Amino acid sequence: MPLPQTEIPGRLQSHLAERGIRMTEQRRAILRVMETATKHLDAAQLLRKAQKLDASVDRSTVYRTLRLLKRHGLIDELDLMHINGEGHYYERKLNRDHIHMACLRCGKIMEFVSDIFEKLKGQVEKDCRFRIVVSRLEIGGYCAACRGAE
Amino acid sequence: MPLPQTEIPGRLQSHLAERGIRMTEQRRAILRVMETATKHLDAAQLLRKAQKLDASVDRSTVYRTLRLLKRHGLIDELDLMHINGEGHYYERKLNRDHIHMACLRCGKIMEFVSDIFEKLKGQVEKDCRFRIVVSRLEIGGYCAACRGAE
DNA sequence: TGCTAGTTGCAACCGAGTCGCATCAGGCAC
DNA sequence: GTGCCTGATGCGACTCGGTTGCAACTAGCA
Repeated sequence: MPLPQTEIPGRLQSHLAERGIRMTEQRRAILRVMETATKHLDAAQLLRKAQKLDASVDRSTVYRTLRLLKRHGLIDELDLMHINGEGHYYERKLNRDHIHMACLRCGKIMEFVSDIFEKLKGQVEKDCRFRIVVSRLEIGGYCAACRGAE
Repeated sequence: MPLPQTEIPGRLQSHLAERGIRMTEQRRAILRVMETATKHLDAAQLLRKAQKLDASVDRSTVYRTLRLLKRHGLIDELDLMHINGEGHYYERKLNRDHIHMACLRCGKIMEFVSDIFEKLKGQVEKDCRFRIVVSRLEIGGYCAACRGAE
């Protein structure tokens, strides 16, 4: 279950440009970090990495940019079963929703794409007459490696 | 999709008693509120309601009791898509997991039980060799009543 | 080149949740 | 019923993720 399959770099930027949203040096740095991330980042990690690209980036700009991206449905917000504190993690929204599994012992995060998940969402939309905008399935438990040990 | 089907009152209490956990006046008040709740409560609401039964209940006792119940797997922690702020909501864990749907327009929370959800969890356990302890599926979108209006 | 609306940094703030500590009380032994 | 000990409580101070008001700045269009 690899993390985000590599996407065209600058994809988030062009999404925002299409929507007529002003591009700034700071946003560029933050988006670049999101686009090249190989694991789920929280706001603090995102800030640190963005500051390496543009030292002027401020904490509040990171939060404001995350809110912007959320509003435009370009990122998903996760809490990964609160395996480390109360904060949130972010990832680019990709074409297909996936399940996040967090190992309660080693802390590893795994992802899983499933047709059954798609079917389940279809059932909710149909049976409940509910139009789904975002969905989040997070599972906590023990990964294959930790099952024996635990 | 009604909320928790009424359970034997005092069920949480007896669960804790079985595990040899000391019962106090304050815990009794908090458990009673949880058991009779007809909607999802956050810590602040839980505190207010518990204080009506026992005015001495303190904020930190509520949080400590919630942590206790979580540790014993007697309650689930939800964030209901952060429809109102960053806090968490709690509900008694029942026999079957259910999906939470939050309407982004009217704020209504709906619940849904599905065999497909059970099948999906089975698939995760089998295909990923992952032992599930807790799972949480939350969906944000528009309910039947708001779909037209939105 | 100038203008303006949108964006930023900063510092103060907010609210959920935690913690250390002195005090209190549940519930077991007798 | 009484005493005791350990675990639970209230309180206040604290942490930390996230937000906000405001003055200064700047993207990008005319």
